[in-house]
Amino acid sequence: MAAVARALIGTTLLVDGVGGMVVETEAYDRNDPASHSFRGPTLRNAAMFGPPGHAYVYRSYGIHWCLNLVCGGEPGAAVLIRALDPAFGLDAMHSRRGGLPVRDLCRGPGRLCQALGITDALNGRRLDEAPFLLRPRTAEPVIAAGPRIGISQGVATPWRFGLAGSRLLSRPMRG
DNA sequence: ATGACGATGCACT
DNA sequence: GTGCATCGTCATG
Repeated sequence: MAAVARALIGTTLLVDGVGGMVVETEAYDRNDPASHSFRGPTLRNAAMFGPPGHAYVYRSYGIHWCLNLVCGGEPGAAVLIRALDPAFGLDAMHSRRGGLPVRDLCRGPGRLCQALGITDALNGRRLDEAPFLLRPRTAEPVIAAGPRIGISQGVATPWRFGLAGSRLLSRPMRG
């Protein structure tokens, strides 16, 4: 749901105390050909059809992990977390990802999962319990929207959201 | 049983 | 900008 994806920009996401402010998200739902839930429930996407407020973690390109937050309302809706502003646990992030510039630690869905230590072990887990911690935003951010990244269907749906002007996005915002 | 294809990231030109 | 690693998942036969 796009409203949830927007609402998550500016919130803070931590896993075992490591993380930062969410600066980029994408929305997916069941009526969306780009969504893993489009073809109905399967073993992989089961968490998307489970209760809201849980994590959906999937493997991307056989290599990376990606984190989604499952939404309420119609089943099969979730928000992909695409980038964070690294702020807490920078030592842990660097030990997992190497001595990169801070701005590169969480810029991209696979990168942020590596930096935060997110794997399929967290698939289906509640987001309101350890190791997760979600902290509400303290100010109303200016949000830019545009087409989602890396999909071949549903390209016209502008369900990518980012903190306007941020240099921490996985790619510059367009649209 | 098998093949096509990724909600990506990195190295390289 | 381009090429490609790498393997689970799903659709098809």
